[in-house]
Amino acid sequence: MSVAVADVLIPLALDTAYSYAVPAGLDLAEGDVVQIPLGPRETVGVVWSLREGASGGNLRRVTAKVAEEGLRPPLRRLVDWIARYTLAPKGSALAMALRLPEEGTRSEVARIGVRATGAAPSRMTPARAKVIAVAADGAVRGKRALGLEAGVSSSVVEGLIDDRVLEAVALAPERVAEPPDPDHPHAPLSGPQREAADALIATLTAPAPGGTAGEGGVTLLEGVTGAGKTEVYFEVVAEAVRRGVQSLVLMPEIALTAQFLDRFAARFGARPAAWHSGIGGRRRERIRAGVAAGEIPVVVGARSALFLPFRTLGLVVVDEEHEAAYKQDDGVCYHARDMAVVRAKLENAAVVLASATPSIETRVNAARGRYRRVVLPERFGGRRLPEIAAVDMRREAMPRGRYLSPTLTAAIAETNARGEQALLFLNRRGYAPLTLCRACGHRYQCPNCSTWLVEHRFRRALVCHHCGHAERRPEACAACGTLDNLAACGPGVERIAEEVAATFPDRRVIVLSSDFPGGAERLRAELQTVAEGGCDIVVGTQLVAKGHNFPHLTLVGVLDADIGLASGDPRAAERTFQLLQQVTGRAGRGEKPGRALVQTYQPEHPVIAALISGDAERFYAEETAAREVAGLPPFGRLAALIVSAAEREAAEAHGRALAQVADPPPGVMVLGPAEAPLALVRGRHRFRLLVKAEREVDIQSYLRDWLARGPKARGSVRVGIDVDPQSFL
DNA sequence: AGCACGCCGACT
DNA sequence: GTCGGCGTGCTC
Repeated sequence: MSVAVADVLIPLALDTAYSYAVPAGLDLAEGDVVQIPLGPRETVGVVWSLREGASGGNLRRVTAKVAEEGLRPPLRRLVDWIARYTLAPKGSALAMALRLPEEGTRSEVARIGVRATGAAPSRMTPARAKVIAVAADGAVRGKRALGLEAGVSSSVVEGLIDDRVLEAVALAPERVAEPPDPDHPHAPLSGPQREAADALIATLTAPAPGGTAGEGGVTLLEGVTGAGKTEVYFEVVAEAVRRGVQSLVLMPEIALTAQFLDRFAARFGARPAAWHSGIGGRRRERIRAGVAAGEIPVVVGARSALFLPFRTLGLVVVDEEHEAAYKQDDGVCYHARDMAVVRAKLENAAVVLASATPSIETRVNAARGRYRRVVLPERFGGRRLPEIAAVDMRREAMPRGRYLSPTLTAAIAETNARGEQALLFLNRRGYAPLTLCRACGHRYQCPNCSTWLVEHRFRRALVCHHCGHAERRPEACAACGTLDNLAACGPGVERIAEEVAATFPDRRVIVLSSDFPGGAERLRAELQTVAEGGCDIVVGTQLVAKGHNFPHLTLVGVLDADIGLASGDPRAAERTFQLLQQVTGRAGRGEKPGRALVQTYQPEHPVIAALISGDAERFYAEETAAREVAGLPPFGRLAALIVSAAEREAAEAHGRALAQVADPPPGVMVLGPAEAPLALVRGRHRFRLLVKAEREVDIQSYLRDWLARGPKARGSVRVGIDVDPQSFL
């Protein structure tokens, strides 16, 4: 006697599928969503495999099949792949793709529509006449919509339904997205844009009608800020729509704004389905269902959109490919850009990675021929890139406690005199990054972290930017009690704003940073004000580096280009270069040409030199070479795994490939496929490690440090995700 | 995830 | 003495 057995993967932190007996008469297929008993409760899972088991045994039985479409094979393979690659339990990876119907997803409240029957009402009133006049065309309208259109309350409509003048009909569920029209009238592309779009279209794997199919793969679309990359990939999306395959456009959550959706609507005549953390409940389910049914041709979404159940995914665009926001580092750690590449490969879809400042790893992949590369070398509409010049701070006469050089001050004055805006960029929130007592030298430090407390003068507080700890700015020194003798050391944006106000008392100044008082709503209004030219000088942090377009902005002043260059992060140079290139690139995107002045104490530093000369190619080549010299791979490939012999056996039982390095911390092993992220096993505990640095030596010292503090002190730790997935495909 | 079991500190 | 904190293990 044999019996049908389903191995069901449950969306919990479980690494193996559980076996259930399939009751006779229940027709199951792999990928089906099923309800199953688990301990004392019922839950859902996905049939991962089906097999014949020996003699009934004592397996519990599958309760029922859930009336939802099953997971298609590519998505199941993605789940397996991600679990293996990130060392997350398979069930956790599945949870990302399954996102259970939220609580209270009342089985789709059927919307009711009404239509005129042609019958005459038993009584006529002015309100009824209005409704009947509107409904006379015989079209189906929503109850509410009909009342609204006729300018009467819905009770009139109800009355007419009772009177058989209107009949109720079931209405198709509300659309979450209007169908995009690939041929909606739009501004033509420039010559270089057209060429780039054609090159990308040639990679689409879905064949053109009567034409040939491309071979897919990954293409880097690189273009300076303002080159019009978005229009280019919109064109590729349009072609995918024409060919009847679905497209996914991934963006960092913050870039997924109404402004962007409007841009999409301007090109396609309809807003796309938008998927991000703010989309909840019913809408979420609709989008899932629409995507699964193939009715939604284009989704624009943040990270998690990667796990939507596309039916025929033909194109994935990853906008702002270099953005760190693509890294998920809680739960299952992954890099959405890399997982997009993996998913596309599994779905045989083409990938476009778009960026003005591509990450090193993507450049390396392009240079090695693993990715294709398409470049838009110039700004759209003949606009020039801003001229960038260094301000050598060693030669500027700087009064104490001042941060605007005479050169920059003069440039601001000229710019404003022409009626144009200036942006002063300093990537430091608050008033001063360090506060100390003049009498005793006491430095205010965070009680939780090892960081200095940052003075926020506006809030009259000392704040830790690491953990959020805040305390009132003291009147007397906490250590020696001296009154009113605190010194603010170094500048933050608030202090710069103060200096600007003193130097240019008649100018309108706006300070923009993520802790903007009044929250996101007011911040948006403020950005709008800047865009409309309602201020003369903007002082901002990294927040102003991207997003909103400021057409009146013609001068960007970088107050301290050296911030960030000295940090121990192996990506420091790359990050700083990208940030400065973005910020300076904000100048001159409107009618008038722009320029940027970069205050620095080390104008010969490769990052600064590359920024000034505009020679990004050289910088990246040097940076890649420098990493090789330092023993750092061009991207975060972990070269070795730490293993303790005592645990090796158990690890191998898990089927993990292991390698050993010298001098492992005692009692510790790290396991995972060679070169993949690491999971730390200590005793019976399993931890994941976040290792920012990408060198073996750093991982080891980090491990030791972490172990010294112990799991109690530290909670859980995770391994980085800067690993190249291509080597595992 | 939920739930049970067990071990330690701090209280009516 | 107990109550309950969470650390740990288990669910086919």
